[in-house]
This record gives sequence, C-alpha cells and structure tokens, in this order.
Amino acid sequence: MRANHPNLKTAAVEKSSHLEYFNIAVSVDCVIFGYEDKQLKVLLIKSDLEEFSGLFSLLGDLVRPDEDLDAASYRVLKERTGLDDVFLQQVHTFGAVNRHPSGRVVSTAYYSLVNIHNHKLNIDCHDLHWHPVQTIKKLAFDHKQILDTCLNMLREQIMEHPVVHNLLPEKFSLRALQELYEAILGTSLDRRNFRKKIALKSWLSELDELEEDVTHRPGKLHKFKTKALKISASKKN
Amino acid sequence: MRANHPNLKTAAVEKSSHLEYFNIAVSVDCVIFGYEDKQLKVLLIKSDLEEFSGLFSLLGDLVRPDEDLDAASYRVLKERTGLDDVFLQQVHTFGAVNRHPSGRVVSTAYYSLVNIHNHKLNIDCHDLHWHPVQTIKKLAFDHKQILDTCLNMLREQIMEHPVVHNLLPEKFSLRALQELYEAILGTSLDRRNFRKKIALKSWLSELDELEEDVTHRPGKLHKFKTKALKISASKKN
DNA sequence: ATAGGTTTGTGTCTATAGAACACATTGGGT
DNA sequence: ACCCAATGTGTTCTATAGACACAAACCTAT
Repeated sequence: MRANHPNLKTAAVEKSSHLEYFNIAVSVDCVIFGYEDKQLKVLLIKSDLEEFSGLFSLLGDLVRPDEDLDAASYRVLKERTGLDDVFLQQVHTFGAVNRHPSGRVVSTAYYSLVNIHNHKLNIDCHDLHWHPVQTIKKLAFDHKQILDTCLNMLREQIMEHPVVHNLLPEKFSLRALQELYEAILGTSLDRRNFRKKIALKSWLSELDELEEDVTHRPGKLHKFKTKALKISASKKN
Repeated sequence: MRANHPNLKTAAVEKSSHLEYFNIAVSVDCVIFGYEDKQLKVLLIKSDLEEFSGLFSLLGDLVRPDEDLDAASYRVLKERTGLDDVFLQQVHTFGAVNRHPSGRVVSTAYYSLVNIHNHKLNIDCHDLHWHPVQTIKKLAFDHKQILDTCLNMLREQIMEHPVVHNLLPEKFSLRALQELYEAILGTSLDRRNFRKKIALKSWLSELDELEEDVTHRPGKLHKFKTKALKISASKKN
C-alpha cells in the first residue's frame, strides 16, 4: 500500500510526477473579535459563493507559496483592517475533505482581538460587517465551527493572559473591563470577586483619573501596564 | 494588491490558471509517545534526506487529496504501528516557508500515546526506533520544535484527562502510574499528594489483586474505569 | 440643600485544592 | 528473626474561588 505513495522526499523532489499531491490548497481564516455596545463582535464578510448566498464567512485567503503560514494570517488582517501590530494566535487547522464546496482547502484558523474604534482601523470593503457573536447561528463553510473553536480558545485565555487589552480604550473603568469579560464569557460575574481576581494578576495600574459623563459615582480609571502586555506577548510565541 | 490574487472561490474554481497556489504540500506529523523502562519515548524514523543524514524524524506523510486531515494522521499511525483505535490529537500546524528543504510543506502535528508492549503493535520497518524523549537533542526538519510543542500539550493534558491509559498495562500499581507521570512531566512528585490528586479524579477502580514479583510489600492493582475513558474521549472531539 | 438613586470600593467566611511533611504496616529476602 | 523497601494513610499551612453586605461617593431632581 504505502509503497505506492511517495513519501515527503520523493513527492517534493519529483513534483512533476506527483502533481496530485499538490491539489490541496492551504488557507488561513481569521476570527477577528471586536467589542462594541457591550457585545462581543466578529468581523465577517458576505460570502460570494452561490452555495452560501446570503451567508457570511470569516476573513481568509490562500497562503502564498513564499509566505509563512503565520505571515498569511497577518496579511489577511492587515489587508482587511489596516492593522498590523496586533496579537494573532493560531488555534486549529480544519481539513475535512468537503469543507469547501469548490475544492480541497485545508485552513488554519487564527484569532485576534482588535479595537473597533481604533483610529487606524480601516475596513477596506463595504461587504465587511461586525456581527454580534451571540446572534450568529450559521456561517458559510464550516466557519461556525471555526468561530466556536476560537471563541472557546479566547475564553480559556482571558484569565491567563491580558489578551483583551486591545478591545478597550487606553483608559477604562473596572466596570467596563468586567462588562467585557462578561460579554466574552457569556456569563455574569460577581463584581467583588472579579476585582480581586484581576488585582491578583497585576496587569493594571490605577490612574488618578475618574470616569466622566456617568450619571452616578464615577470609578477610577485603569490602564494595562506595558510590562504585562510584553510578558503576555512573549508567552504566546 | 489583493486584486491581483484570487480569493478562495476563484482559485478553487479556476484551478488551471492558478496552479501556483497549489504548490504547497500538506502533510501530517505524528508524535507517537510510548513508555518503557520508566522513560517517555517517542517513535522516530531515520531521515532519508541527505540534508539530514544521521538525524531522525517524526512519522509523517502527505495528506491525500481525498482524505480528511485527521484521517491522514490515523492512517500514518495505522501504517506504522498497526494500531487504529488510539487517541490522536491535533496540536499545531507548522508552516514556515523553509521548514522542509525540498519544497513547501505545511504540516499539522498530532500526538498520540501507544503501549510499546501492546501485542497488536507491529512496527512495520526496521528504521523505526523508540527514542527516550529526554535524550533527543536534534531532529530533522523542525521536528524537534514539533516534539517540544506536543510534549507541552501532553503535559498540560495529563492532569485533566486520563489520556495516559494507553501507556500502561491494564492492571497497574499506583506507583507505576506515578512513575509514568514523573517521566512525562520530567519532575518528581510527592507520593501522598499524587495519590490524593488521582483519587479525586475518580478515573481508577481498585482491584482485589496485588502486585507480584516485587521484592517488597506489593501494592494494590488498579485499572482505568471504562467510563472515565469514554468521557475523556468525547471531550477531545 | 436635600433626598433619592445608582454605582463604587472594600472584607469576611467557607469550601476546595495544592504543597510540605512522618510513621506504622506489610511482604520478601537473607 | 531481622532487615529492607515500598505501601498506605492524615494533618497543617497556604492560596484561590465563590457567596455575600454595607458604607461612601457622585449625580440628579426637587
């Protein structure tokens, strides 16, 4: 059996005689999370495949022959949002034979967190929309499964690493942070326990400024320590 | 920029005009762990590439055009070991441009745990060897990095799921289990705390049998509850 | 200015888990 | 009969998670 199939060496060297082994396309799909109106959102694009008319899909593209896999995901992010200095993490690779109706495509999923109101953010195309994650029931291809997988990964990571810092303005109240965590986790959290837990992480520094434009007692503003963000970035690689 | 490149749809549909996008080969690499002589081992094969003469590499193969990615890893495992009803988990996908000297290959890594003394185990080739993980310093390609990544994943999972059950005979003493954990983690563990922790998991049932052929007080034998294994398997999918 | 509304900021209690640590018991070997 | 080596077991200390309540601060409306 196996003798009939080339191993990596022969397949790569004798490309011409084994073209069928290069019939698999390689792509990346980016699950780009944002946060707005106390909702976790994800950036989607209208699918242009007939099979999926009316459905949305994640942002993805084929990996170029001379491009690292990770670089491809950064490129997709950059092309679609204009952002490039952003945390991006590989999550899982999806490789079912029939996941793409037009051909065999193996796709590696990444997730990322960007600030919807970042002034650098430059959505390049009017078919792009931020969708509340909660309301998404169906997506093109297997993208709903990819979204779910990435959301689970995000949920696992937010208590370990300060990955969410991109979703908030530079200065924020602890309540805003808690609302963000609740939106991501889909649960409500005890305020006192949440503050204790966050304090233990030593991610934040408290500022001498108060919230403004609130109709109640204003809370102190906080920001992420750059130190915490660097450590978190290095741990990810 | 982007307009010069096909999106997934056009690339997949108009294959003939975009052959360069199918120049990436897709493979799987299996990190197959075993356990023998109180050492964690991994199944390696002598690399047949000149660039890596004398080095060993993981077991991998190209993914076939009509084969799911996961199925490819099961196939590699089956072809190399004869085993098929084994836990296998995707870990990470490695896609650096130059990771393979003979061409562009994106490879998805899986790890697995098999019993070296399983009677069904049938190593198909004499270039295959079980190597103690501890002693491995260098492998072909980026396989050392893949091994390290999979080992980290294994270490994270053993306290959460009873994945190690394949590495032990059906009946085993708690000490044997502890030695296995120590071999995987590369640390020594407190015997009393270890036993408490394992007891909390409720993975094991205690048998009315004692160890034999030991030169000291024999310990009670235990086995994994089939229930625990099923739950663990379902969580993985 | 005063009172009412809403949110901030804080601390205790309980339960559970992890780490450190010691001693009597059992069976085999000599 | 004694020694050896590993089994089997429990307490203390510390840290973390979850449940829970009350006073103080600021805004607003009267």
